[in-house]
Amino acid sequence: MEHYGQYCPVSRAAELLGDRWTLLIVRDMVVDGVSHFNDLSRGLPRLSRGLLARRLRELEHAGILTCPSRQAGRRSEYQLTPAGAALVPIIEALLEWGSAWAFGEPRAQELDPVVLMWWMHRRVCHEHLPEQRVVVEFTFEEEPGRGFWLVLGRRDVSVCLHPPDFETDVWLTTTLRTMYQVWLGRVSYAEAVETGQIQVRALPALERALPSWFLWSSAAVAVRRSA
Amino acid sequence: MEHYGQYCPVSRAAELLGDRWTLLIVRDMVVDGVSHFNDLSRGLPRLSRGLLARRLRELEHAGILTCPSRQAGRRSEYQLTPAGAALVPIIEALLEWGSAWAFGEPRAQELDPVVLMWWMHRRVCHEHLPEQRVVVEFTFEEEPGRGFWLVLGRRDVSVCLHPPDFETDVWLTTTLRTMYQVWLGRVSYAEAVETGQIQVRALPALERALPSWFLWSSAAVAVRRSA
DNA sequence: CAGTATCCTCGAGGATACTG
DNA sequence: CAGTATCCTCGAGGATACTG
Repeated sequence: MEHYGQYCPVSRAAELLGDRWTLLIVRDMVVDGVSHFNDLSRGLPRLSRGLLARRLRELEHAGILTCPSRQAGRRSEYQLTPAGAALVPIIEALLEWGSAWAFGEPRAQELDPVVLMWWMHRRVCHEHLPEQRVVVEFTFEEEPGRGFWLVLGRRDVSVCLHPPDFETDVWLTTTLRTMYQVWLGRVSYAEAVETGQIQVRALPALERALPSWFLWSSAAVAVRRSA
Repeated sequence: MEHYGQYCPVSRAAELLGDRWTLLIVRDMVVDGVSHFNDLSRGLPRLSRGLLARRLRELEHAGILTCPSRQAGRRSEYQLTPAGAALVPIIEALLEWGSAWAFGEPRAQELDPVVLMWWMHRRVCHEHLPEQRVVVEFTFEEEPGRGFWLVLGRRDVSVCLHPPDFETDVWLTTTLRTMYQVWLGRVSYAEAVETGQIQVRALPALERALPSWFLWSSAAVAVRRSA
C-alpha cells in the first residue's frame, strides 16, 4: 500500500496490513495454520491466484512470512516469521470487534458451500474419529441436486464435490444457512438436530459420535460470547 | 470496501475498517479525541477533503460514528458510537505491532513540520503551562528560513506558520528528525538537550518548565517499550 | 503444484471550482 | 466551516493463457 507519510506506528502497521485480502491471508495462516498456496487459494475463492501470489510476495517483503522451500514445481510452504506470529492480537481484536459490532445474519453471497466444506475439513478432531474412515454426505436445501462429501480418515481428511469412491456412512441434510450458523457457534449442533434444522441418517453409534468429530470455527467462542 | 463474501467476523470487520485512511481517522478520534472535520483534515494533509468527507460518511453508515450537529455552515462534531469506542483494542494492537515490527527511522516524506506542530498542539498539558501565555518558536534545520510557532495559553493553544502577534518567549532550534524522535519517545527531550540536538534559548525558568508542557505522542509508551 | 505474463476494465481518489 | 459536484487519471486487480 502506498505510504501514508505519517511517522506513526499505527500508520506504518496499516501500510503493511491494509491492502485488500492481506488480513484474510494472515487470518488463515495465524488462526488455522494454513501454509500452502493452494490451501490459501481454496479458502479464498474470490481472491484470484495472481493476486494471492502478489500478496504473498508483499507479505514476504514486509518480513511477515518466509517461503524457504520455494522452488519451481515444488510444494512450497509459507511460514510466519516472528513478526507474523505477533499479528495474533490484531486478528483477535478484529475478531472480537467484528463479532460484537459487525456480525449478524449471513448475506446470500457469504453462503458458499465449498468454502464451508473447506473450512470444516481443516477443523476436524482427528483423535475422535473412528478407526475406520467415515464418509459424510452433505445435502444443502439451497443447492438441490448437488452433494458435498467429507471423507474423514485419521490420517487424512478431504473434501469431494463429486461422489467419492467410498460409500457414504452419514447423510446430513440441512440448509447452508443453518450449517454456517452451527459452524460459527450461533446455534449448537445439538440444538439444530433437536429442532429438525439438521437431519441425520446413520448408524446410531456414528450419529452419536458425529458432533465430536468437528472443532467448528475458531471464531465460534467470540461469536457466542457476543450473541 | 467491497464485500469479501466470507461469513466470518474478521472479514466483516476488515470490510468496515480496511479502506485506505479509515484506520487513521479512527486513530485520531479514538486516541486523541479529534472530532471536527478541519482538525481531522489538518492532521491528515495527504487525505483530500473530499475523500475525508466520504470516509466520514462511510464510518457513519457503518455505525462507528455519528454527527448529531450536522447542518450547513455549522461546526459539526463527529462522535464515536459505542461501536466506535470499542475500536480501541484494534488501534492498540496495531500500535503495539507497528512499534515492534514496522517502526524505525523516519522516512523523508514523514518529516512534515506542520503535522508535527499540529500533533504537539493537541497534546499540551494545560495545567502545567504558566499563567501567562507563552510563545515557542521552532526552527528546523531541514527548513531553513522558515519558522513555526506554538502559542500556548491555558485556554487555547494554536499553531502559527507565520509570526504571531505576540513576542516569542522560547526559541527552539533542532532538526525535524530529532523533534519527531522526541515526540515519539525514541529520544527523551532531556537527552536531546544535553547532547545539543535541541538548542533552547529562553529565560531559565521557562527553559526548565518547558518539558512539562508537552505530553508527547500517545504512541510514545509503546515505541519506547519496543526500542 | 505454484506460480508468471499479458491485456484490459473500471473505480478509487486527486484537482478544481463552487456553496449554504 | 464543512462540505458537494464534476471531471479526469492511473493503477489495482480480473481474465486468460502459459510454464518449470
